[in-house]
Amino acid sequence: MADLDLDSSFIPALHKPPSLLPIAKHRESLLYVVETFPITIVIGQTGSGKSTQIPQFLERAGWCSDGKIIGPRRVAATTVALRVADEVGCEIGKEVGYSIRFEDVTSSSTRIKFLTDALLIREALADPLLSRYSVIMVDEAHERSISTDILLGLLKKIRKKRPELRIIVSSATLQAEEFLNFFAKGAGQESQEEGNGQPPRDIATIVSLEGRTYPIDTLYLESPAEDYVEKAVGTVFDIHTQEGEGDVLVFLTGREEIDNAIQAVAERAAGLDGRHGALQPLPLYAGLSTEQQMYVFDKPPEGTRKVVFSTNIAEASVTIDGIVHVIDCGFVKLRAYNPRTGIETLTTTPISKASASQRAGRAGRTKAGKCYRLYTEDAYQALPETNPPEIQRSNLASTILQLKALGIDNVVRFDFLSAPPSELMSKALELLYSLGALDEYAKLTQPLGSRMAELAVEPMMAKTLLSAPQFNCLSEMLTIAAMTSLGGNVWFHHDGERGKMESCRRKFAAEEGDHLTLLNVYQTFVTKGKKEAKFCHDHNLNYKSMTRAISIRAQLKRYLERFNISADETPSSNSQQPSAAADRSKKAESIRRCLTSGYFAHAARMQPDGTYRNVEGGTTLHAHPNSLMFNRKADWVVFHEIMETGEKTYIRDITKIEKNWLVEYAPEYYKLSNFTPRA
DNA sequence: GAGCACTGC
Repeated sequence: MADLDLDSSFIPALHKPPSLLPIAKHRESLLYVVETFPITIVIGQTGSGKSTQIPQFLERAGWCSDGKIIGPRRVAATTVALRVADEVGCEIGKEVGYSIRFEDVTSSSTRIKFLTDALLIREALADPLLSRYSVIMVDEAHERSISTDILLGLLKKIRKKRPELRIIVSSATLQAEEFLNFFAKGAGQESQEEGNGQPPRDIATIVSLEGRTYPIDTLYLESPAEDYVEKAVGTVFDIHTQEGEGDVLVFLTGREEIDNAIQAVAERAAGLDGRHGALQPLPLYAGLSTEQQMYVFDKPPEGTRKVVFSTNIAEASVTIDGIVHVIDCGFVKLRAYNPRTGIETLTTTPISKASASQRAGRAGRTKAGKCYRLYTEDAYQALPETNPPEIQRSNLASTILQLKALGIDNVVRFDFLSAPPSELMSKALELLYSLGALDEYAKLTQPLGSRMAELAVEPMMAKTLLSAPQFNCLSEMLTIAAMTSLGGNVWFHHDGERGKMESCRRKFAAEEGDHLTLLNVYQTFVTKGKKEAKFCHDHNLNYKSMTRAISIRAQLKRYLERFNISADETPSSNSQQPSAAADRSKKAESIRRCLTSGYFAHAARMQPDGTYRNVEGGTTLHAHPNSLMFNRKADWVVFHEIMETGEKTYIRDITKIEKNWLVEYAPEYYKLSNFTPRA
C-alpha cells in the first residue's frame, strides 16, 4: 500500500469561497423583492437560515394576515418546524405546524406550515389552485426530485390563474439561473393576453443570501488514484498523523466499499505509532438499523478520532457535527431506468460539481475545514455542473398517473423544468393503459385510474390492491403492499451474523415465494411478536422498517375505506383441523392470482440453468440472493422489482404463479403469438 | 452462491 504525503500529493484549489454572513441583514431587501416580484429565487448556502428565517419574515410582514398560510416545504419538515415554533415562541401545531406523510401537526390557527413537496402535490389533487396559500416556498429546489420538478410546473400554471400568489424557490448557486429562466419563459405572452403586460424579467428575480460557514481548503490529487478506497484509507492515516484535532467524513459509494474500508482501517491501525491517538472507523448507510446509525453522532472518546465512512446519505440528508476533514472519492451510485427494457440500473457514476461542493461544505460547519478530493483538479473541471434530474432517468408511471389525476390531460405538453425523454413518457403511458388506469384515448379511467393515482404505492401494486377484493384477499394484500414498499430493508445483520439472519428468514419462509413470506413476517410480528422491538432484535428484523410497515398498511387501508372498500380483518383460523392447511393453500392461491393481475408485466420463466427470462426474452435475470427463490425451482413467477447492478440483472420479491393466469388476467398484454419466451 | 445510493406519498 503506497503511503502518500499530504504536502506533495495534494495541491490546493485555485479559488476559495468568500467568507460568509448571516441572513438578518437581508430582511428588508428580501421583503422588498417578494413585494415587487411574483417569483423570487433565493440562493442560500447551508447555514444561511433561509428555511427558518424567510417564513418568519413574511409572516411578520403580514403575508398571512388574511388567514392564508405560507407553505414552505422541506425534507426535514419536522426539524425546521420545531425550530421555528421555538423561535416564534409557540406550541408546535399552533401558529407554526408541519405535515408529513404520517403526521399532520397543524390546526386552524396555523399560519406557517412546513410540508414536503410530495404532500403539497397531494393537496393540489383536492385544491388545484392551492388557494389556502399566499406564499409558497419550494426549498432545496436544486435537488431536483421528481416531485419538486412537478410542483414547480404546477406552480407556474397556478400563477396564471392566481397572479397574487408569491413563489419563492430556494436553490444552490449553480441552478438559480435555470429556475429564473423557467418562470420567465412564456410569462410575457400570457400577461399580454391577460392585458396586464409584465415583461418576463419583471416576473422573477434572484436574491443571494450568504450563509454562516467557515472557510474550507480544497485539495486535489496530483495524479489520479488507481483505487479510491485504498487512497481514502491512506488519506485517513495521513490526516491522523499529520493534522490537528477534528473528525473525518469519507464519501464512498456503497456498503461493500464502506465495509472494506473499515476493515482496512482497523488492520492498519494496529501498527499505528502510540503517540497518535486511536481511530474509530464507523459505517453510515441507509440500510443500517437506527441504532447502528446512531453511533456516528456520538462523541468519540477523549483522544480518539472518529472517521465516518458514508454513502451519499451524508451529502444532504444526515448532518454530523464536528467534521473537520472531508475525503471525497468523486463517485456516487445513480439510479437510471431503461425504458426499452424496463430495467432499472444502479451504476457508479462521477459526481457533479454541485455534489462536490456540497460534500466539501460538510467540513466547514463548526470551524475551518479541509476537503481532500481523490481526483485531480482537471478531473474536477471535467465534471458536469449537475447530474441529470431524476425525472429524466426514472420510470414515470406513477408521475404520469398523478399528472393525469391533477387534470393535466396532455402530459407531453406539461411545462416541465426539464422535459423527460419521450421514450420514458410512452413507456409509462403503455403500462398505465395495460393496467386499465388509462383508456384508449389516454384519459384517466373512472374509478380505477383515479383511485390508483390516490394510493401511495406504485401503479402495479395499486392495481393489485384494487383487485384484491375480487380475490378475497384484501387484508393480506394490504400487508404485502406495505412490506414490499419497505424496499428490501426488512432484514438486518451485524458483522458475521449473516448465517443467523438466513436461518431467521427461513423460519418465515413460504413455499410460494417472497410475498407470502413477507406476509408471514408481518403477521408474526403483530401477533406473536406484539409489535415489539425485542421480537425484531431476536429475529434479525429491522424494527424501524416493521413499524413503518404498520403505518403504511394503516394508511393504505384508510385510502381504500375512502373508496368504500373495506378489508375483512378477522384473523385467519389457527385451528389444527385438517382443513386448515387446505384453507391456507387456497388463500395463498388467491394472493398469487391477485398479484398476477397487477404484476403481469413483471412475469418471468425459469430456464433449465436456473436463471430467468422474461417474455421478451432479452435479458438473463437472476433471482436476488435475498430472495427465497434464490436456488429454488420454479416455472413461471412474477416479481416486484428488477434491477441491474454491476454485471447482473436481479429480480427481487418473487412469487410462483401459473402460466395460464397471465392470459386470464392480461389477455391483451399476452397475445398468444409472443407468449413463449425464447430459450 | 452472492448482495440496494437516496428521498417521498
